[in-house]
Amino acid sequence: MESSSQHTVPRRTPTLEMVAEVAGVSRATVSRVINDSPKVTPEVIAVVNAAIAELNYVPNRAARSLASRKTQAIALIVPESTAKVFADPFFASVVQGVATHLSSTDYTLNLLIASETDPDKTRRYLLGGNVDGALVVSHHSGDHSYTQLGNALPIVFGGRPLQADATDSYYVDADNVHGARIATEYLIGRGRRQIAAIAGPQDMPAGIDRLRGFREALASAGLTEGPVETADFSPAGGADAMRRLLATGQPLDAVLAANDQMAAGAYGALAEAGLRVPHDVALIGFDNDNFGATLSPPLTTVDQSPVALGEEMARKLVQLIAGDPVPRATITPTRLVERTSV
Amino acid sequence: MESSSQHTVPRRTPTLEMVAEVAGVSRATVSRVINDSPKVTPEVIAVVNAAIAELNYVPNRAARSLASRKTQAIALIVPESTAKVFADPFFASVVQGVATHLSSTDYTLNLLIASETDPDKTRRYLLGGNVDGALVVSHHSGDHSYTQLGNALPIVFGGRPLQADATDSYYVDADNVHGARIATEYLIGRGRRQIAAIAGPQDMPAGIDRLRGFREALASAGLTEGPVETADFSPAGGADAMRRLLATGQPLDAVLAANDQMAAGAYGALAEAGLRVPHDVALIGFDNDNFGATLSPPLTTVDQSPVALGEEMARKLVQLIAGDPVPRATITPTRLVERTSV
DNA sequence: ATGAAAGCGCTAACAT
DNA sequence: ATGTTAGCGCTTTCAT
Repeated sequence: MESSSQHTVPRRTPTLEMVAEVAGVSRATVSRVINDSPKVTPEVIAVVNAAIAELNYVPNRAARSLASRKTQAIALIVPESTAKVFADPFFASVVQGVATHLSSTDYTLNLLIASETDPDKTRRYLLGGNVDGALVVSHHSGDHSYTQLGNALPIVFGGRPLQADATDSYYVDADNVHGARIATEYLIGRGRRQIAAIAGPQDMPAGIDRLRGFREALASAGLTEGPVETADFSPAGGADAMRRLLATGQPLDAVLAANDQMAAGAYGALAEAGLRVPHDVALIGFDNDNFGATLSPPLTTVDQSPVALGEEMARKLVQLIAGDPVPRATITPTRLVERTSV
Repeated sequence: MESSSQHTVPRRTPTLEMVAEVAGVSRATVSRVINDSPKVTPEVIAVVNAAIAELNYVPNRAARSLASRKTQAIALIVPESTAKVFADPFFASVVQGVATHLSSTDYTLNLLIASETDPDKTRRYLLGGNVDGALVVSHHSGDHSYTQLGNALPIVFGGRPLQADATDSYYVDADNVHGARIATEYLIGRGRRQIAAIAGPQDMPAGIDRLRGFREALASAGLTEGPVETADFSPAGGADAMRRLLATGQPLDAVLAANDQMAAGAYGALAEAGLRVPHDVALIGFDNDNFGATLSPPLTTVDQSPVALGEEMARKLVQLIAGDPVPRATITPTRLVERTSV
């Protein structure tokens, strides 16, 4: 391209050295100003900043990383299988929370789809000094297979670990037990007494914890629990589970679904059976997915604020990198969203 | 499984120099092997690779960038306002597409939420040599305010530009005109003759193009178009528009909504009016959002495959960076998803 | 085909 | 408080 050499300056991006020259100070001083070193005179700071502004100088990240051995970058790892359900608002929101928090810091966010066929690629990326820390989110699954890397660099997980042997990892999780508990209590408060549940997979923390909250609420109220069927968090699975619930023949005036997708499936199964929501059966979901409001009747559900979860994860990681003391676990609140399915 | 060594060495991450030593060659040669230089003997390549494997060597990105003046990173910019609707599956899918394609390359993805209060931050980031190129996505809006930066570094936009003066930017867009056209033709094919539309904002390319497709189909069929109301792509807006459509008093047996969210709103308004879908009024949406299948009846809609759009954007940018000739515009296909609302 | 050596732009001791 | 001086780990002419 470039037919060069006519005239004109190569117009290279300005370097720290050029700033030093314009400001009439040494490069070290410029560096100090850039990094907010406490020991620089206000006057000098002003002069340097003026030079920076004049030249429109922006520090070169690569050079900085190389010299300081810090990247100012963090990785957000999304396992491939969950990426397929990236359309899942949960994920998108977590990512949003992470990105939002990070934009208030000097960290850069590197989004990584972890290939499951070549897990080493991710591993090498993380160990290759590309980032100062990592965030791992895997929907509902509690997969902490990156735990071992926690010794090599700071890692914060989204969702509590499933295995007990992974308890030394840092994580942020929504208060699933509490959410299921208040949802169930709400049902009870509205006079429902024969409460069934469509539980999530019992090998995932979210599935386990939500069922637990359900049971705790019932126990506290002295109620015997209705039938429980587990499904896979999908609409189709929820519909099936609902049919099985009905097929048990046990009376039932309310159902707690472990997520909104399954609740959506339950609507269909209930309609098939000629049952009306909430008149015959009250229904309550979990996650506060966007579409819940478009169902009819609009779905009452539990909000777990994934954006907050993402922000919390990012905040925690930044602290960890800074070497600040940080608790292993952080639990974000869940709250009931009242609509009209109950 | 390497337990901590009895003797020596702080176990630093291996450098290229160490690889050179182990392989018994110069650093330059190792570098050549790493970068697939054509002029290295197969034997030497083998020896070097063995050393790399033995040491578990991973090149340092910062050093590489600094020396080569390439970052191997690309930025994905999401304007803040749209980030608020990040839960919008459209976005999440585009991001997924981008990330997926990039994971098959050596590029790293830097996700950036562009603060609208401080647009300079993003600008400086892009100009600061942090990335080799950028992707800009702004839902439905056609905002190409970063166009000017296109001269400083390669940029690919999601969605066609709204202003004619931005025609020199590179972009990928879904074939909205075609999508609306086939949806309308489908309605016609099913015997509908009084077809109305809930159009999107007429200051957004997606809104404009979809209405255009609708009109083209009607004109081709020699049908006069039913009433058209525009709304803001939201469910509430869609519901309102539907009410206005009904209030016109004009007969109408089908409605094309410019997106699924508005279609969802229309369901409610139709139900209020005692009209049944699809018996009285056929309804068709656009976007193929996840929740469409959970509506009852399930919504027939147009799929625009945002994942493909994201992949296409990434592919295009990578080519642009490589200096390959690339067409300004790339249009991704749209297709009808038949369900039962028609 | 391979090696030697000079940086890339910055930070971090160490001086002063 | 500011300047000097080495590198950080890699790529890239230029020799050979």
